Amino acid sequence: MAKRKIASTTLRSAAFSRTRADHSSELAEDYCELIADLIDEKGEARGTDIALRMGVANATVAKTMRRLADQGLIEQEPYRAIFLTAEGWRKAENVKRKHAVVENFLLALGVSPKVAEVDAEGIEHHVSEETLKAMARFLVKQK
Amino acid sequence: MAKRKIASTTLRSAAFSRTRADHSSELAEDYCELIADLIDEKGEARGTDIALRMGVANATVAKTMRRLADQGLIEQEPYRAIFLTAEGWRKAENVKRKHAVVENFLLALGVSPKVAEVDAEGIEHHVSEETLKAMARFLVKQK
DNA sequence: AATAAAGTTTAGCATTGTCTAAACCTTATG
DNA sequence: CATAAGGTTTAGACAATGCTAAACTTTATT
Repeated sequence: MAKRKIASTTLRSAAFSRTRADHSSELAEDYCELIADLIDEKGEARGTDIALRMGVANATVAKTMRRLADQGLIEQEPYRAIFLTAEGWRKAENVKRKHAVVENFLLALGVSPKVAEVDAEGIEHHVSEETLKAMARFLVKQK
Repeated sequence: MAKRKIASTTLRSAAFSRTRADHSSELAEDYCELIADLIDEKGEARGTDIALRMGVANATVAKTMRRLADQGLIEQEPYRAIFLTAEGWRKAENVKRKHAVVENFLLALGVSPKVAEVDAEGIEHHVSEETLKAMARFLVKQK
């Protein structure tokens, strides 16, 4: 009994820790995803466009870009557009893949398009590969 | 065309905003949930126990408790255990309900118990009522 | 009851993410 | 090509979340 208690407590605490750790990379993922979208659409990602779509002030974008550059996710020259490094692209692709699976899955489940998009945005950062696979499996079966 | 672009941008930005807004209440939800569990298990929630299960230092708990008290979610006397207000219980119940649905849903989907628990912890804060209903519907159908 | 152990709070610091306002570059216009 | 407009960066502030170390209170032990 004591053993089970410890195990479950540890697991619980691990889950919370993961939640916290997720937050640090969650924003980075969102930004990379968005920058990738902008580059696909317009060939480059300007600070203003990022700010507009993130719903955030320009200055916030500038500061965040500094951090992303430190983390090796983006490259930028002063007063120039922002580009992703290989690592940044990897992160962007990864989260877009997750996003797509989650969103399609929610749609298949009968959730309305608008809610599916918003919920997918929130959920995409918290889904393990295992859960993602289970969702993909469901999608294939339903087809 | 311009119109559709605006609409989708707005939706996107709304999704990101919600993600950000969620973070402020997410921790509060986790703490309320945990305090409720501790009260159920032991009759009261001590700071140390909260710190242990959250995987966080005592001082962090103290500071967070101050904020939760300011938000009217908990009640505490100095050097005494922590209790939930009606509002705190409401929040705890709400998130536990979500947690249960999400976890059971993941299990029904074929996700392993351990991963289902961890993922549910991450996802529970980002699921709309609509998605929750869709999950519940699925569970009932599967039964 | 005195002291040790355990738990709680406070103080002080770091980081992240946000803002506004001001300064600074770049680009476009006249 | 000078200047206005627009985009970018910097400075400075603030709130949230975390930490360690020190001070303080309560509880347990002898």
